[in-house]
Amino acid sequence: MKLTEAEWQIMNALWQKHPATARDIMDRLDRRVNWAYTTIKTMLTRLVEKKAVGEVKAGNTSVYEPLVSQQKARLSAFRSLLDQAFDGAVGPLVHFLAEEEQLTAKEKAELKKILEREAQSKGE
Amino acid sequence: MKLTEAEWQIMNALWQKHPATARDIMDRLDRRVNWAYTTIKTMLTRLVEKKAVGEVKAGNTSVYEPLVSQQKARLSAFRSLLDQAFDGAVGPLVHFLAEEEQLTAKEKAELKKILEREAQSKGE
DNA sequence: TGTTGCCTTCGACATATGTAGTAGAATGGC
DNA sequence: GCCATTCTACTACATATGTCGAAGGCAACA
Repeated sequence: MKLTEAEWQIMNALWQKHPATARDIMDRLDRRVNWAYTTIKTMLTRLVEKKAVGEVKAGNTSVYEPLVSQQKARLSAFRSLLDQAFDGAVGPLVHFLAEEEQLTAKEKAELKKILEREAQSKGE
Repeated sequence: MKLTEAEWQIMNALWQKHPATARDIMDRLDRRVNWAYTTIKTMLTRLVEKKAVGEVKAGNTSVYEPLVSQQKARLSAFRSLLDQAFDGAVGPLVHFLAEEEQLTAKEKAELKKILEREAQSKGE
């Protein structure tokens, strides 16, 4: 379930709240995105073909629903990144994260906090 | 500096050892990749156009050199993933990692350790 | 019932991406 | 010098992606 950049935009809006019409999605799209209504319809059609989104008619209007969970899509994208850019392993990614100056101190702190909380709640 | 999937393959081989000729790269490409020599040349030409790779002639043969570091390319890919699939923040990604159990307890521990070391050495 | 306004379906088109074949130049033997 | 090998530079082409515009259907309203 590989999504393209444009498709992610649509899916993000759809996951936010659904079912949704093309118009709903248009309104909820990221500010930076400014597509014509038909562009959104085209993306939706392609997503339906891909089985990433379900479509049902309500009167003359299509109502859409994600068929792929955000979690699943994220996993797939994450795996791709790992395979492509980090030798397919989490290790290199972890190193990268830790060493990368681009991660702000705040992000690092957040990372640590979450890891600690996780460790506790799962008794690891 | 956005690389396509095929370009990542080439860059990965080039980062491994460089400078390198197209032939060198061909030999070092991932087993799964099985491109014709000219396909590799095409990718290299495009990477040179993009300024991701430098090209110098040695006799009648081109020798290539990465102009973009692996670190930089990784950062760019990582940021793209974050923006596209994780609301642009590290938090959601970490949550995802923790919940998807993509990180083993060992990896989590390693990540924490690294973050702590970083924090100390930099007085953050 | 003609006018609006929103929806839908189709078709279109430029650019990006993946993958390679061909033809001609340069090189290293023999 | 001539041949086989190896490069390079071009060209090509299918499919994927990003972005619509046009034309026609239906519903509400003046």
